[in-house]
Amino acid sequence: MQTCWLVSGDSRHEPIALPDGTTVVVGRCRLTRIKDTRCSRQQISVQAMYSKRVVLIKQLGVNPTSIETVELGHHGEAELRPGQTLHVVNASYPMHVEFRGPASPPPSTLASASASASALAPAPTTSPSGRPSHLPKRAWHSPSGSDSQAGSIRKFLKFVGGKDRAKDNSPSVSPTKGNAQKSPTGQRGQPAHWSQSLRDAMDDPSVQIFRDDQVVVILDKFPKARHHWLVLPWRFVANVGVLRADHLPLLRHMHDVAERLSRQVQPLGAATAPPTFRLGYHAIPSMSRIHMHVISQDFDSPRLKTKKHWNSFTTGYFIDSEVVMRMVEEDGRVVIPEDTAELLKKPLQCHMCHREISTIPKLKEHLGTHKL
DNA sequence: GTTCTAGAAC
DNA sequence: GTTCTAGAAC
Repeated sequence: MQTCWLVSGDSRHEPIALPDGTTVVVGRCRLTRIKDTRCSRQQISVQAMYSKRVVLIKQLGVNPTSIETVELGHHGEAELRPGQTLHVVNASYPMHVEFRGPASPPPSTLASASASASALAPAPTTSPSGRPSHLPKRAWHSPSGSDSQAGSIRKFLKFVGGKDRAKDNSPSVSPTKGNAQKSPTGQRGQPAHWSQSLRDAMDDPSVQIFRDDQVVVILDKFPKARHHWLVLPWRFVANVGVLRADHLPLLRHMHDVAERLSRQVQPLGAATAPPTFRLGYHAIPSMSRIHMHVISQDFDSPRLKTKKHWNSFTTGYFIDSEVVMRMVEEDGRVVIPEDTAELLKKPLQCHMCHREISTIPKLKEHLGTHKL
């Protein structure tokens, strides 16, 4: 399948998906992570034309957008080609366009489902492979001016049986509309508590990387590693504590989907190994309804800030999916030890070499030495 | 879950 | 003085 991506020249943001013929509006928004007020929230519109392998850029904002050194002018348009540098505003925020892969139909329903994830997972700029590796955005809600982006990502999703289930979500809702109606208030018109927000996120197509009739996989809103996703079943299951034997088929399916998706992630560069992942559950989760974390073990993320974050993924607080399944299989349930909450307060320890490290910044520096 | 910030640690 | 953490508030 051919894909097109708007890639940051300074690694400011993750690649932005540009579906064929679809206008995507970006500027000072979460997609680009540009906070500079000289940049309009809707600075440029971007439209990829796959047949010509060019991207049409239109300057919507007042301050200058340029391709190479040529300014487009207010409401001016120009074509951006692979190899050229686009500066979003005032000769800053370089981006370029990457077309990847020839069009190829998915070989099976399973592969089709996986293809949807890979379509949303482009390689970073450093990858010469041109194959998927990074994910496009982390917002739970469409940023300003990016409705077309949400729609375009929906188009990228091909679902089992070839049906666009993003528009016809049999287990729950019509995604975009559903969000508008539910957020930010709950059923009784009261503000929804933060711990309930996963339910809304499940229906947000802009963060979905996979869905089928049993589960949906979404980008974690505050990723603690380069790749951090949540696998959520449509069927309501409160937490690991309520799991019983009849949940086993679902748990296995969640595990299988997570494994399949994580295997598709490509290495950062040609010389590096593909990322390793852990699949598992927080013993005492903050967020309502069961969710499996799928997290790459680089822990390279500005969102990883506290001892609690670290220990929740590197101590017994994080229970591997396989362990959960085995406990349910053998003991009929998952038993959480009484002192589990205390694990979050443990001294910081490198998950690779087990060295104790005094502060989070030093830990992050140390992680760099492991070349994860 | 995050953000904010007082005060501890350096 | 600055950095960093932990707990309150949301």
